[in-house]
Amino acid sequence: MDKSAQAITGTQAVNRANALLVHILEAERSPILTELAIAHGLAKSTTSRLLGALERSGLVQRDREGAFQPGSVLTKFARTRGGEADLAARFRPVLQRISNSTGETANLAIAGHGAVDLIDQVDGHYLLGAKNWVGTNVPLHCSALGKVLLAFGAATMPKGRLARRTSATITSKIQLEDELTRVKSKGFASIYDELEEGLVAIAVPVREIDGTVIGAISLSGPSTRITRERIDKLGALLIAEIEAEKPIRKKEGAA
Amino acid sequence: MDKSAQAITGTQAVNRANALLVHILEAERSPILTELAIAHGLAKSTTSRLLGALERSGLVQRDREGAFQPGSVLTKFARTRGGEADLAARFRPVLQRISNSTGETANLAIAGHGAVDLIDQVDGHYLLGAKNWVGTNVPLHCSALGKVLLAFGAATMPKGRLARRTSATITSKIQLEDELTRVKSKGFASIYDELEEGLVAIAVPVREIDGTVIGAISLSGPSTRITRERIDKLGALLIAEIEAEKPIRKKEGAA
DNA sequence: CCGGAAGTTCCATGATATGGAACCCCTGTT
DNA sequence: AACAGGGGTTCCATATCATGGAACTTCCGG
Repeated sequence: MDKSAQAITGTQAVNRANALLVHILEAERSPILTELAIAHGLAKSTTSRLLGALERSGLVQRDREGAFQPGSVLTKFARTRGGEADLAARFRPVLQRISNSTGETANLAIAGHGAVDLIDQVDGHYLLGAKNWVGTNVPLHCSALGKVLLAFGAATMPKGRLARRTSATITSKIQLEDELTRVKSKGFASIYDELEEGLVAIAVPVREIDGTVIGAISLSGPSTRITRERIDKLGALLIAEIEAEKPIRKKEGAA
Repeated sequence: MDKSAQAITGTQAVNRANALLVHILEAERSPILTELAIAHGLAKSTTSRLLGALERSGLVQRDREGAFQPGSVLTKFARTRGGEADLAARFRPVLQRISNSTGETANLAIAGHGAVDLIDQVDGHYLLGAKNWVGTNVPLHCSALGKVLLAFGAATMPKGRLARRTSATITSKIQLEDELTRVKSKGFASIYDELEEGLVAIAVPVREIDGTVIGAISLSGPSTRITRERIDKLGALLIAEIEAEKPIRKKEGAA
């Protein structure tokens, strides 16, 4: 098969092996050899050899039926460095800085099962507002974190009705979509009384190097301190803090 | 003929690329190209090409200094399928079956930071004993789960003294080593009054396909119900239940 | 402005991956 | 029991593809 794109040469075998590996990593069901061979247009013999190599390095393994799944090297990596704990560790300093410079509570969250999953928190120095949310589940549609996760595609629109938590809660999906569009264009989300009377929160996305949004960081406090006029400035502050943390940038190469 | 060590031909490039990938996954610090080239005895040009291929498939990426780290495909895998949540989902049915057939509480745990990390629980149908342990940290040396994790190398021997929780707690490391040897030979661990007076627990290892122990599953209840004579039988039951949890494959219509 | 270290691209060369065919399982069918 | 058939591995001649030295580019630090 000839590729119209400038087929980078000198790595055919590696490219194929990588494609197989990615396939196995992303597949719902563990694929078997023949399946992979057909999907990638490879000879069975070639596929067998490549998979054998991947298996020898521990990148893939076979279940007892011979189907391929991620190997021990990868599952170990996932358990020890890829997971939530790692994310929390990486963004602890950001939460800390946000909390320090504003005095309010900062949270880190990821998309949970139809809800926001709080995984870390740094309390502010005020007494009011110091509830610990970690471990609790917050609705997607009426939290700043949830709006960010929804707006940037890290969470999917909840099924069913949107629960009314206060008179300010957005309960119409149309309106919510509008709100998400605003969130996307501004780069941050906020809630004002929408989750609880008197509670204000502002959240910004946490991105992977490739730009994928994988979580969100929020700042929250009482509306007596966080007035509507401050929201934009605080949103900008959050964005700046996250930018500052990003130690990594994708190399700009040819498309 | 025996070609055990290497000598498997036809995959040189793939082997090298895999080795680089594994290196990057397991390295503490993100290695740079030259480092990798030297470590693997490869020409810079070759290394550059191989890493380029890995990068193109999203298996590795570079930070702003050009050092290599796991790519988005892998971090995404780690977040969505490699972590605790996945483990809990996979073994939920086992806990359920154990709980159903015995009426007692079943738990799933992994090795935490110097302690046992409870990540899932299914309560039994008795009223006595239904405390929810999820999220709490239990000592390694005086829990059945901890003994399993220690015995099978999923956790490392705690530093410092072994806290005495009851008069039955093993507080000598020598005695604990003996106990771990027994655990390994029997295939399961148990505690009787060692963590709390009247509390009995039995635990078995949860294994990766390659045999690595990554967690443990336990059954626990009061000594009034779980008598010493029943322990061996319950241990065997737990082992059988885990064994039964083999991978299942279903076919689906192609395309 | 220079020296040096890190990284990428180029290219002739032959070592190395390729895929068809043969072969070896299993499992279900007659 | 013999057979058909699907899945997987091994073998091997072939030429494609990976290889590494050298040349070239940045990017620092002095």
